[in-house]
Amino acid sequence: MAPAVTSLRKERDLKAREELILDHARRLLAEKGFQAWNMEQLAVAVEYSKGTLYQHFSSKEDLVLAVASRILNLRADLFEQAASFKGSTREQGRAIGLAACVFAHRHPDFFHVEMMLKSASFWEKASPERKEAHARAGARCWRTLYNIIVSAIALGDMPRLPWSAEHATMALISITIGSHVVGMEHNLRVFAGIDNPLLSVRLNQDLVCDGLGWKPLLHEHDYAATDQRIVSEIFPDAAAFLVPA
Amino acid sequence: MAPAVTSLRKERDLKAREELILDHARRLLAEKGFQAWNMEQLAVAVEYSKGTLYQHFSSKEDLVLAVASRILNLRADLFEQAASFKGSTREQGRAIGLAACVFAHRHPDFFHVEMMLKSASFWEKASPERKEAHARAGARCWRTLYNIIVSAIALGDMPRLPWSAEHATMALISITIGSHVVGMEHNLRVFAGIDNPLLSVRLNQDLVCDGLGWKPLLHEHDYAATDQRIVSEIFPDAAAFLVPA
DNA sequence: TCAATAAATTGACCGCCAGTCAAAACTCCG
DNA sequence: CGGAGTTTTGACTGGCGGTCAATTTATTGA
Repeated sequence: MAPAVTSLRKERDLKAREELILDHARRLLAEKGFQAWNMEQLAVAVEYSKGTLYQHFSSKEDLVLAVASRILNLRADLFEQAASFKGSTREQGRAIGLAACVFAHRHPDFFHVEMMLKSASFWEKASPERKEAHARAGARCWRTLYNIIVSAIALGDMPRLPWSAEHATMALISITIGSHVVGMEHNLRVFAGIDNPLLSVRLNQDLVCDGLGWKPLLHEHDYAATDQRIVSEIFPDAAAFLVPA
Repeated sequence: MAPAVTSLRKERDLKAREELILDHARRLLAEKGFQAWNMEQLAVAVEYSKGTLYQHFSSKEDLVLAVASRILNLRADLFEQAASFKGSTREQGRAIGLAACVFAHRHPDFFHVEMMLKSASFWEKASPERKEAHARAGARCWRTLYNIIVSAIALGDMPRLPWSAEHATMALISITIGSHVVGMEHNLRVFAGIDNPLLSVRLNQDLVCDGLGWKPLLHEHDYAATDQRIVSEIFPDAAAFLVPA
């Protein structure tokens, strides 16, 4: 039986190695997608053997899911920063919408991974712990938005009916995800003459917010000014691609 | 050189065999997804050898893409039927929204395939002809909606600004796809207390249509009655799950 | 300091599968 | 019937995810 002090150090080392693996896996995912690399290559990259990788992750899918959860938590971080914006509830919602776009811009590769998670036999090959971790990371994102919408209803900024706060949350999530998916489609981009897909994501968010009757409506407030404030206060590095000149 | 009459029969036979393969592949996809079957099994099912399969399709991905395009054309058929509905432009748009749900109900398995197409390295393994066929099938769908929206603007049912007809089309496609994606997520369904995901797809479509100012707005018309008509005239077999009792 | 024991690491190996191709089977004409 | 041309076949290959017996490294106790 090892002394407690030693086993603590080991645990730390193990954790560090896991981070190292995740870092390299993320890089490979970003550079090559899912298929175009294998566990042997990853093992060489991190300078451990394949067997050691499998002490951390039960399968390639499990590993990729862990990477996805990690990035998803970064998104949740952005959302929570955005929610701290001082302003009307709709402005706070707008800040989150903007955060979604900042995230998409910072992690352009992540979207493909997320689509994979929605399709393949990923989930049956992943370990229960990582599935739960991913669910928690996802929940962090939509909880943040949900809380703002609950406030909006409480303050009378959004009518309670005919949609519940939960439904309103899902509608905004849906339009954001849907716009991202559609924005990936080359033919549709050409058809609609879209140069910057993220701008159309935000237009669609406006559409749904107005549809929900979230006050002040688009034409009742100078949201360009709000955008300036959000960007300068929360995402100072993201000005160029989000706020048209 | 074979006589023309003979080669015609051969061509017909070849086409028939391709249909046979596609039918079985569709069944396997629906039953098992993408990973859980292999080309050998498919070969046994259609009673031809693996090599023969590869005379029709350049890869497993190519085959699956062909299946996807086939089903996508069925969706386009539904859309075109829906567009023939006699009524206001918004009612026609609603018919298409309903068609999207009828399709989702008839082909519940297809959504996973479609998600795969958006993610993986499918496209680089598929043949150019099939890629183009798929693009055409997709275009059939959104062209149908687009035409209605153009009419709506021309007739004054929808304001021309601040969104173009192309943008309005994309917004409706986005909310529909996004709602489907979100509806697949178990945690979110529980969170929002959703029992029938297709109903929330349609609610979200209403939201966007209202957001677009597509008249008559939701509260200005008895759309429950419209739904009854659409269902009875165009989708008589789809009453139960689409129109709440 | 040095075994003896326990734990961690490794990479050869396995099974599976997409995709290939030389040989076999079949078709079609003279 | 013969043989040239065409189609079909399934054994085979290469590559990869995943395993586990053997080896290396770390720890303990004397």
